[in-house]
Amino acid sequence: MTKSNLEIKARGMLKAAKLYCTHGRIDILIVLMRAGKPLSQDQIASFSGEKRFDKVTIYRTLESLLDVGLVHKAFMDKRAWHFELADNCTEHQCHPHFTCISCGSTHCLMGISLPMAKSPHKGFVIQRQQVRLEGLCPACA
Amino acid sequence: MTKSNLEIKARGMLKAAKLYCTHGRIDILIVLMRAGKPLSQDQIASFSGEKRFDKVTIYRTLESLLDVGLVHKAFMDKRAWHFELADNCTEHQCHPHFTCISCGSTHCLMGISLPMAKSPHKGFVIQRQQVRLEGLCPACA
DNA sequence: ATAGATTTGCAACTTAGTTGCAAATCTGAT
DNA sequence: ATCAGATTTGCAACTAAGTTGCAAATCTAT
Repeated sequence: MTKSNLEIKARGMLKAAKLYCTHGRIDILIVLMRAGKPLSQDQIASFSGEKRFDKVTIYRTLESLLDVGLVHKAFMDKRAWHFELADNCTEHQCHPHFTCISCGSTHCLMGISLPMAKSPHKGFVIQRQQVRLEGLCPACA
Repeated sequence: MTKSNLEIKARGMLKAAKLYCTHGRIDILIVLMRAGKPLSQDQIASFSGEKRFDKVTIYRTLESLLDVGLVHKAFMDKRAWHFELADNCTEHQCHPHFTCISCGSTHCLMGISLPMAKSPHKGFVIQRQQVRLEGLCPACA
């Protein structure tokens, strides 16, 4: 998809969410759409176009996107949260994330979904389930 | 179990793992056995007995226990790793951890185990699977 | 174009976890 | 019991992710 198509899409998402269409939000949404996988603040900053945003701005932008459900916190790696677009997620479960123990890369495994856990303990109400996998990626296996 | 019984058990675990039986390691193993759930460095420090250990010592002690497989990194909460004894774990999967979105408490759900994911993507070798659950605990439901 | 609401950038801060090194502790052999 | 050599501990200083307050810049609807 071309840059302007992505921008139109980003503007649409923001409009629908009733958020101001600021350069920061549009830019970050485009970076996340392009990446197709979770990114840290640091990675988002380095993938951003001409204009670089302050890290505070990036964190606050991500927070506003989280608030309206456009973005998820996918997982933490090396003490840094990684964020991704919230499409491809059901209400109760996102796709599993796979991290290679050899090269450290992380991938989204879109095709999988495990059955939801059923609590055998009275009183626990399970609302969301998150699965992380570890092993060897195709390049390292 | 009495303190001295736990100490004997801790010493046995360390002997078997060929680690020096230092006060720090014994103390931390006892704290983790007593807790029966994952604890952060901070929590371990506050549960330790008379002698308080430096946080560096606690981190290094945990690392040595991780190396020999006596302890697992269970999950991260509020940017802090939580560690737990590695019993009750199979080679490929630990029990799921449940965090209450209302009160923030975390529990180990021992009775559950999900089937291991099967990768539909050629080349990914899945070695370990980790499940986190979110919802309401009995006290908050 | 403009007013009022929202967002941005900066500087300073918080806190989990790490590193280097000298002093303290542990082990097995004597 | 003690001693030497190997390992662990504590301290101080550091790294880096994420946060906070506030004034300046940007956005939206009119």
